[in-house]
Amino acid sequence: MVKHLDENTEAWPDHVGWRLWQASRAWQAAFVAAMRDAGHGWMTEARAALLGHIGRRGTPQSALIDRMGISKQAVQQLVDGLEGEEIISRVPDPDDRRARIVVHTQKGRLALRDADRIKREIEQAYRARLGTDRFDALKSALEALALPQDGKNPGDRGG
Amino acid sequence: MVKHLDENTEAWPDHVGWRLWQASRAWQAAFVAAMRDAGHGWMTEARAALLGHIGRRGTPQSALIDRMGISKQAVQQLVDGLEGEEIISRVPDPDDRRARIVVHTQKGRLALRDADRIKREIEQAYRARLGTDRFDALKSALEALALPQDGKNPGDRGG
DNA sequence: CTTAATTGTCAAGATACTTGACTACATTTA
DNA sequence: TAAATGTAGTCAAGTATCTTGACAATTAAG
Repeated sequence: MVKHLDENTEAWPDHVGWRLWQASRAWQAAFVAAMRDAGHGWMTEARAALLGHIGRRGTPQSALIDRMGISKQAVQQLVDGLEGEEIISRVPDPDDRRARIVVHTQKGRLALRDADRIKREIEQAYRARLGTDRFDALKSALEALALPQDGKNPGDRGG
Repeated sequence: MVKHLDENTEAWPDHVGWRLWQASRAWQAAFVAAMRDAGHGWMTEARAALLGHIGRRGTPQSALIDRMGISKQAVQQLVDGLEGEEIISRVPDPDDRRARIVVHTQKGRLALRDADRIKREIEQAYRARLGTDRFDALKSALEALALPQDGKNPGDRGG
């Protein structure tokens, strides 16, 4: 099946970017599959990321844009989708008639509770797989990478 | 600008999946930008990943599918695009009239050389940012995660 | 009041995947 | 050799997640 392997072994990419991509995709697949099994078939990783940024009292859409580092239109599309699934809802901001505040619905809070549990389970599986030391080192390194460097937000341009 | 931050601080997602996604996106953006500056505006991370899997003597498309962990149709689309850019070309396999072997063109080899240099530069920047120990730990952890677990290839189904 | 900035929407498009249906060729088996 | 099964690749269509550009409504600053 893999008869050409010998002559191509040298070609395997082994840089951090590729590994990050692989790991990110694997995590995503595991999470979405577990959520689907828990009855939340509408969940995707992008949606999970957005949901995690919404506070208890709700969060203005503009704040989500600032935090997520993607364009406001991307945020809007995610919010549109989640609103359609009745996971969140948009309420007017009493202090600013332009703004809309994104809040969890009851269904959204239930989903979020399951999501948190599942994330913890996946993290524990990873910890078991890597060993505590290596897992903690992974987390530490990823957190350091997440710190703003030149920090350009792609959404800051258009308007 | 971020006036609701206080009440939402608790909501920041801080799990490994989200960090992986962030880091993967950042790496990708840095790589593609550097390649564009080097005159390879057609480059994307997905294309880079595929190119890295092609050996010196070429590699059958089916082997690329096995290695990349994505569907054969996704591989085909990437190959189609790269063939259109004249980065690679498909030649018939003399031993199997079904198969096609994907080989680099001259233009492809030049691009790959720049890509390798840029990847090394980005890795060194990361190493400088994280410190050697933490960077090596990151690499080690990601490699461990890349090892097949249940190893289901999503492309193995359809056909 | 005028100008500039912020907030959000609508429309369109690019990228990177997916599943499903199909053809052509190769391999195994009866 | 003929039938069944498996493998390599293609074509078509759809989904998820981003992008840029153009715009309207509102607020803030001069």
